[in-house]
Amino acid sequence: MSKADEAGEAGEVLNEPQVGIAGSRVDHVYNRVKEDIFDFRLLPGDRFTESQVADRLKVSRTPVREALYRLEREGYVFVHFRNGWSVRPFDFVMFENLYELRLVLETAAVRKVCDGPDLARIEELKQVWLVPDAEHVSDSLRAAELDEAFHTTIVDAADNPEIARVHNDVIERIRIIRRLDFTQGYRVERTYEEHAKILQALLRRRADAACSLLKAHIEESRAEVRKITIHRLQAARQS
Amino acid sequence: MSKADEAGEAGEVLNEPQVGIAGSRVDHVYNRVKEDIFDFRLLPGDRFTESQVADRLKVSRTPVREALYRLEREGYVFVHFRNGWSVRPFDFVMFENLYELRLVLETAAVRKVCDGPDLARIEELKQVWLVPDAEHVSDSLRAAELDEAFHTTIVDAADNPEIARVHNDVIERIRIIRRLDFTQGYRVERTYEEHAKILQALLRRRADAACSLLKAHIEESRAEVRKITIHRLQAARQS
DNA sequence: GTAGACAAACATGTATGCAAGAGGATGGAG
DNA sequence: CTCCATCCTCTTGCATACATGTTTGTCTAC
Repeated sequence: MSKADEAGEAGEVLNEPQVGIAGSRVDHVYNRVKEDIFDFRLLPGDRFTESQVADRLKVSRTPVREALYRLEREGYVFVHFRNGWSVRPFDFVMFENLYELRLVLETAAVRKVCDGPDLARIEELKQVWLVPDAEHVSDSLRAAELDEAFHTTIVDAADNPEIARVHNDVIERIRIIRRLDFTQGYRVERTYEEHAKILQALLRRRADAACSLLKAHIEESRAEVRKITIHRLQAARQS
Repeated sequence: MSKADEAGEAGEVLNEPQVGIAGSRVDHVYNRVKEDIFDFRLLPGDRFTESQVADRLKVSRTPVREALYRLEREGYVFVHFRNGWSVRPFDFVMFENLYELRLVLETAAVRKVCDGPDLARIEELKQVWLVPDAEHVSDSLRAAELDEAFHTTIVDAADNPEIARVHNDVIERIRIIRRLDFTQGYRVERTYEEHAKILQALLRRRADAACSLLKAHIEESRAEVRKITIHRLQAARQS
């Protein structure tokens, strides 16, 4: 997250704690490696060692190991017993399954929200999604954030932190391909339309309608993402 | 050769590897601490240090740290910055939420199985659950395992490893209170009846009926477990 | 040229040493 | 007695040293 501190002092011999305000070294390594995976600096299937990461990030192997085991638990890398690490290969079946899980969670949330008494947290979404086309966000990265926020807000409104946590993990894991969709900008306008329809169904407490729309929305997004991912991955392999 | 010779000749008892056949020390520590939590040798809210665990299990702090951070990610313990560790306090709201999440996942699995073409993996359940009362398992721990297997098998039959993994995590996290239910033996017979009914609905592909039965089954189990847990926890606190 | 033995390089797993910070104990001032 | 500053202990965070096992390249026998 903090790219500034890498350019700092270089040459202390012994321990250089100096951590100060920044987060722990483990967090730093975790974020950096994750970014490397998401930005395709580490390609699916690539092998690497703890020492390589430690040298590059100027820390010892100890925090590197903790960060890598965390990433392993989250499904981003594999550890090979006494034989290095590797980035988890792209597994489209896994992404299909994650999309299905996501749909299950969001559908459950929609039904719970429609049955529940409080639409207050849903009302806030109107300010973003029920507006004229002219006011749509043009920055595609910002649009991707808004898209995630839409789905996350619905799940949060269902008022179950455990479901929200799992949903967050799923969203995070498919972000590696979702971001490609939005950086291309293909589906930004469609997303606005579909979200608006879902929102209207939600506000009218039409659970069945909202679920059907949600399902179609996620299915289309998934199909689009898959196409783009294959294309992008080939490009990354060639360079 | 050089380093080994020097260390050996000096005769100090430095490292004592001796790991032999057993798994890694991290796994060992992980399992032991988790058992301590599940068996209430470590009570919710108890504080402890890495050194205490390391001394007791005769290992160094390094594998202890990795095991504890793993338990922390899984939600069993808290780490207090430079100030020790503690067992996560009992949070009944969290358990309610986990039961709800579990119901969402299992319901989705039931619907997918009913819609799908393959009931083969469900058929196997008949051998356990559609038998006369006389043949029911009397060992309560074994009964608890069978109960978990019933639910897990249904989710597995839905053929989505990501959903299965999350479901597994949820089952594991609520096992700490579920086991109390079965060791008391209160609900063993009821469980047989309810599972048999759910199974029959499943085999007839009556998704709605199966889901209602499943919901009632889980709700009853949850309510019973909650009562017993409070009671048991008070007993553990007094001793 | 090929197969097998063997050793060196290298990877992770584990133990240990050191530094910084959190929190309680202590002691003096009011 | 109470309050506050200070110190000291204890605990984690990180770096480093060492042990063990895997891979790989080479040398030799055939």
